[in-house]
Order: sequence, then structure tokens, then C-alpha cells
Amino acid sequence: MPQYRACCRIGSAIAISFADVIPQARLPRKAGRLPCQAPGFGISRCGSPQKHETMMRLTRYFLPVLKENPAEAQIVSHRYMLRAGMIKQQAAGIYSWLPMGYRVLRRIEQIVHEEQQRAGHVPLLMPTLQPADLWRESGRYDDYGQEMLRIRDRHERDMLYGPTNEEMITDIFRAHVESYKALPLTLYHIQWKFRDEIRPRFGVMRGREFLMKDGYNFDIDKEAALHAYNRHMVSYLRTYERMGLTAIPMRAASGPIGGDNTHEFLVLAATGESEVFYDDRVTALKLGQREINYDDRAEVAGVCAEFTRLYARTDETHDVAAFEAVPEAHRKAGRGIEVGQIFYFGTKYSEPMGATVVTPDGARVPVHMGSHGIGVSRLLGAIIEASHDDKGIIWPEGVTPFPVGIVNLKQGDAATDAACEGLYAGLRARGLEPLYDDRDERAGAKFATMDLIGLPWRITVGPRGLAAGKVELTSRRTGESEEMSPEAAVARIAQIYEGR
RNA sequence: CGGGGCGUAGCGCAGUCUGGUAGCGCGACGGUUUUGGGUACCGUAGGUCGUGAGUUCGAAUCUCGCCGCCCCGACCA
Repeated sequence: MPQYRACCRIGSAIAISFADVIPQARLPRKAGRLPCQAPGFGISRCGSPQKHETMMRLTRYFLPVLKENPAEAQIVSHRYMLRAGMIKQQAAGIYSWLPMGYRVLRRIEQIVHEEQQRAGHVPLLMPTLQPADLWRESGRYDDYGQEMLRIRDRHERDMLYGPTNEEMITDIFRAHVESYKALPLTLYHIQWKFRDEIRPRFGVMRGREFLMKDGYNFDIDKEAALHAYNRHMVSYLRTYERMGLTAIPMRAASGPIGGDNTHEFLVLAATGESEVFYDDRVTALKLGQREINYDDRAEVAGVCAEFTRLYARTDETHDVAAFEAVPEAHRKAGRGIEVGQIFYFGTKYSEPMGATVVTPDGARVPVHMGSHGIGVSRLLGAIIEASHDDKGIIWPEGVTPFPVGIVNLKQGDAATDAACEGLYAGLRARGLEPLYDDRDERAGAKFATMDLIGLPWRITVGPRGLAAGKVELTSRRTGESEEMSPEAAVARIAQIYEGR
């Protein structure tokens, strides 16, 4: 993908080597209709070794960890993101993404791109600032209220920082699509949005500026549009699963976007903002490795039926009578974090904005649309809420900023230094990029840092084990350790990440 | 936007009531020590006390205004 290479000059060592933590995607082509290419963002996804590669060593990295809890953070994900040096607040609900947070953000973004393109959806990029006139066409300029950040440029033109993109994508569509032959079409982008929340809180979970994937389908009729809706549901299930999350689709209320068909995806967590009621057997449903043909309407609808058959609703649509029908042993109430939502809204935007196509028999009809969002930046918080302990974050392998950490217990000792560098090189040769803690710190301090930042695996290298030719491989999640040769450790890590 | 709270060193806080020119812990830096779970000791650096005005011989401290942030509520991916 040479076209993405050019972007790499933004980054020095960090941006370039970040590329390689993301293994080449292995996407089955049968379902997708386009080659799967994710936009670059300065990330080369090519597998070939880079020149001038820099080892990710902690003494040369930027990881401002905090030993104590910042006073402003109330919930665990916010506390850990601050303590693990992932984010820094710049204003209420607005954050800088420090290197560690940025890596995870990009990793999540990457998974979203891959799964969208696997489903046949086409990436593009729309601006953050939009002209108000587009929103006057749909009538939402007045409807949206104070949540929309309105800006005036030097020529006194009304602009806004987009909270969503239905109007703009409809404008793009109507400018370029005239025929039913161009359908079905789903365009999506991952872009920063702004909603001027009255009270931002919980760190990136409820920021004012947030990164969101939003996709829009254009179809000839309602049936085709509902297939797009189902396709999104399945692709979202797969997306969340790859991130190590159990996100349950729940029937939702439509809100300001409009439409009858809508589901929200919720991750169960005590700190969630939504009250949820569900049959707990939904949490056992998994997509797993099954192959899905996204063009097969019946197959996709079948998967949706499987995942929505059991009762699962938010308080907005809660139906007490239906809930009572769930066997008592499986009846659960709790809280959830909303990490995505899909809508079918028909011709709500295409009609007033004149987004029409000509049918085979020469008629001109408005297209049927839906929109589909994933809260990308919010997912960082949701994942941490769902995966942590009292020592810190526990990253699922799918989204971890580094696959493994190497801890050198005796920095400066020729044998341990050499063993660590050997491990590093061995892992790099397998396409994995470890984080090497080469600081001159006590073992306890190094372990505490590793636990806090939550890499799923740790290789500990000390003189004691090395005397017997062994290093120690430890799982962050279980805490279990196993002694083995460095070569075996490399092989084990490579095996764990194979296919990711 | 209504209600409450807080702004003092990078982080967590004391000092404010009762005005006298700023302190503790962690962190950082330099040593000694230690070396498989945030070691111990010695030393060093670091502060427009959010901001503006006022009262006073003198303001972190009292008065008024402004700004920012946090919490509860209503609102939201």
C-alpha cells in the first residue's frame, strides 16, 4: 500500500513503529466487494521491516504515569486513563491523547475500519465544520438546540462543529448519485464530533469532543435498507467481540435522529448511564469464528434474530409484561454503557433534501437511509470499565497498546540486558512490537507500572531465572506465571496473537 | 441551566475561621543504599497561593467581580 507510506513522514520513530503492532488484516474476501484498505493516518500497515526502526523502550517513550489518583476522576476508567498516562484534559470534556492512549484509540479505530470494510462499507472523510445551510434544509438547525456548537466565520457565515453527519452525507450523495444502479451504498467515516454537553463527565465516556464512526446507507427501498440495518448489526457485534467486549443489542428509542427501527449496543457495567433489563442468556451469545456472507439477506437476518430474540431493553423501551415472561432465574436488571446505535429512518433526510435516484422504470424516488454509529473514543472507557482490577487496566489482546511488556529486573547487567534485547528482536521478527521497560527501577516499581498500563502479557527477565536459562511469562488477567526459555516465550506470545 | 463544592509545587493535600509574607506526602533531580512487587537514608530544585479590583502598615487568609474545574439534577454516543 505505497499510497499510505507517504503519510508516514508525519511521524518519526513512534508513528512508524506503531504501524507494526497492527498485524496485516486477514479478511475473507467473499463477502466484501472492495479491497480492504483502511485509511492510513500515518500508519503504514505494510509488513516489511522499517529502516531506522526504534525500539520501544520506556526510557525513550512518553508515559507520564501517576501514582496517586487525580481528584477530578470519579470512575475507574477515567482514573486509570489519567494514571496510565493515556489522556490529559484540556477543557471540560476535551482531551489530548497521549501516546499510550493514542495507540489504543488507533487500534480501536483500525478494528472498526476492518469490520466495516469486511461488511462492504466504503470509507471517506467529511469535515468537522459544516455550513449551517445544510442543516436548515433538514430543519435540524433549529431543532438541535444548545448541544450544537455554532460558530460564525469572518464573513459572518453560520457554521457549526458537526455533532453528526446525516445532512452532509445526503448532500454528497445527491450531488453524485442519480441511478438505482449505484445502490446499495454505505458510506462511513471516523471523525471527531462535538456535542456541547451541559455537563461532560467520566472522562472520555462523556466528552464534548469525541471520536465516532458514523455510517450511512442508501438503498432503493425499505427491504434493502433493512438489510443494511441488519448488516450493521452483525458487523457491530463482530467489532465489539474483537475488542473483547460483550455488547448487547437492545431495542432503543430513536431520539433526535428519528426513525422506527433502532437498536443500541450496551456493554454491561455498574457505572453505565443507562438502566437495562435483560435475559442473561444474551451475554452467552457469541459470533465466534463463523463466516458470514454479508450479501446474503437471509443469513444476516438470521444472525440478527439470534441476537435479538431474548429480552434486552433499556429503560426507555422497557416492557414490564414482556420482561416478566423471562424465567426468573435469567431475569436481570443492571446498568450499561452505550457504545453504538443503529437506525433505519427511511426518507427522513432524502425527501426534504432531494436525494433521489431513477428506478429501472424511469421513476424518481427518494432513497431509504439509515445511520449507524460507534463511539470510538468512548470505547476506551467502556473497555476499561469492563476489564480492570485494583492494580490497573487489563487490556484485551485485540486492543492492547502493546502485545507484551518486557521487564528487565537488572538494568545494566550484561546478561539480562542481552536477554531482553534478544526477546525484543525475536518478537519483532514475528511482527509484534513489545514495550521494553529498560528503566533503572526496582522490580516493584516496574511491575506496578506494567500492571497499571495493563498489557496482557509480561515477560520478566532477571538474573535468577536467567541462570537457569529461563524467563517468566505472566498473564495480566490471571496473574499466573510460567518459566520457560526466551525462545519458548516468544513462540507462545506469537501464537497468542496469531490472526489478530 | 438550577443546587452544592473546589482552585495553594508535576500529583494528592494542610494552611483560610482568628491577616504577619507558604508547608507536608508522593513525584522529579543528585548521592549512598538496595535489588524478583512502588526499598531506606541524606541532600537539591520547584509555587504569579486561578484572576482582577478593593480593605489594610501588611492579604493564600477579609470584601466584591470574573474565569476555570468537580459533584447532584435535567440532557446525551
